[in-house]
Amino acid sequence: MKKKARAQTPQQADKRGVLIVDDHPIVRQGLAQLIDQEHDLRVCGQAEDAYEAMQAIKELNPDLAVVDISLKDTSGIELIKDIKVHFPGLPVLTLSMHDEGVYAERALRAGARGYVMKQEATERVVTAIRRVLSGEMYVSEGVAAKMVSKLVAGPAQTGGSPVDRLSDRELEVFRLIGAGYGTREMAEKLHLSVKTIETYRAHIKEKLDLIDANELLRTAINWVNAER
Amino acid sequence: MKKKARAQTPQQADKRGVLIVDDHPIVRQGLAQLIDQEHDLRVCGQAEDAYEAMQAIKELNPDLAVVDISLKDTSGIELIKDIKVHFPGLPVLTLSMHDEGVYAERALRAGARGYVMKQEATERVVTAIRRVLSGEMYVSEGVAAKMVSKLVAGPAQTGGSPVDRLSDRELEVFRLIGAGYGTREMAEKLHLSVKTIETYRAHIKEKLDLIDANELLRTAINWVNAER
DNA sequence: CCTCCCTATCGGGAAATCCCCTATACCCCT
DNA sequence: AGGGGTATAGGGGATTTCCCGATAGGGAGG
Repeated sequence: MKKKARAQTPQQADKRGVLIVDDHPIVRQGLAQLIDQEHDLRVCGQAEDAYEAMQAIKELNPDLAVVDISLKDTSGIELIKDIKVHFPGLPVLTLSMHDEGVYAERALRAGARGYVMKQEATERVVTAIRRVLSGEMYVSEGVAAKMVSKLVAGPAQTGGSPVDRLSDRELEVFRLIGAGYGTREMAEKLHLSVKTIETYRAHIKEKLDLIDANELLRTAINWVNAER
Repeated sequence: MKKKARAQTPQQADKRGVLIVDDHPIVRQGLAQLIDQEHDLRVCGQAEDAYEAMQAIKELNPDLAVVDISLKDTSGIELIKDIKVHFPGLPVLTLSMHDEGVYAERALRAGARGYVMKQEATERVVTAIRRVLSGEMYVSEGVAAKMVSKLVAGPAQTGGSPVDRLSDRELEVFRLIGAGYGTREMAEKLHLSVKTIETYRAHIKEKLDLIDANELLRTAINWVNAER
């Protein structure tokens, strides 16, 4: 039915071609106009899902892909990984409506060279595109700050899961937190002082670089849900 | 600093003026172009939050407002209610990225005369705008189907999810909890007292039959993850 | 119209938790 | 012998939770 993944404009060697991947037609439209009105850029194609995106890359050979994180089927992250495998030379700029650092981190780890949010001013987006095209990186300020502090905090980050750094006791508490236990409940269950549990919680937050009890709980829940 | 809520183009009596309310510049851009290229429509202003929106309505007197549900501060639902109170004659078309019926229902109950998703084709959006402008209603097909089936099933056993029993405000808070916001943060974001947020939390716990803050957070996280 | 219930909004105050610092007592390792 | 990580725990102030209202507006029902 759909005939989206195709060229927008005839070849123009003096402009860099951008492929837009987003499942919201309105966003595509906005981005397209934004890009096309620049003198050195042009939208060479659009795609609304991962499959179309891969097709479009193959056919249109863009200089850059702007990828929304939340697509319909395959998540944008998967698409980015795929692109990195099959077209390692193609730089990817991630577009997202989430301001949470989690997505930015994953996107960059997956191989994206930039991360901007839809909340940001349009000029920022164009700036980001240019940066990434010129081989640099671009990350939104707020997100960048979060990530930097994380990197500074944990220099010994080897690819392995940071949960591995927890001691046995700490891991046990971490699991219980994720399972919904409160501090006092854990103390009773483990026959420990509430204070001890609090210390464990503090250690866990430190090792996993979590800022408050809230994030600790969220992380624990996600961990438990993802098992292992 | 901001100078967003202002007229786009000089008065043109033969075109109907549309006000765009969305906190994503890119989306605004896309929508604006979409609307402006129609012969009988024009974008008379843009706003990125509820306050700007109300100002813009007052000053620009649009024929229609297109409102995104998820804004920065006050949710779109609140804005719609406000509009209905202060400008009862102004029709509102709701724009959303959620395909779940929960929001559609609430938006319409709040006074919106239409509901379209960002995933939809751009022509649909234009169609929706025209319909609403001409006094009719417009609801996306899928959403309409869900709502109809709900009506058919009868209000007796709408036990789909107890989340439906939450008030708009409560649901908003519930979402934020699931997104990782703390009480204090929510209070700031929504411009409410911490005490008010606490009350909402209490009501949510009551309605959803949750025992403590812990379980509330877990439930909210799961719900938000399942929503998307 | 009056009453009852729901919703939205806030406050007081006690109890529970969180958070930062400190402390002891093991181990293990060098 | 000393350093580092782990298990355990307390002190004390800062926040949050939780249970009590309380006010004001809007509908539903009588």
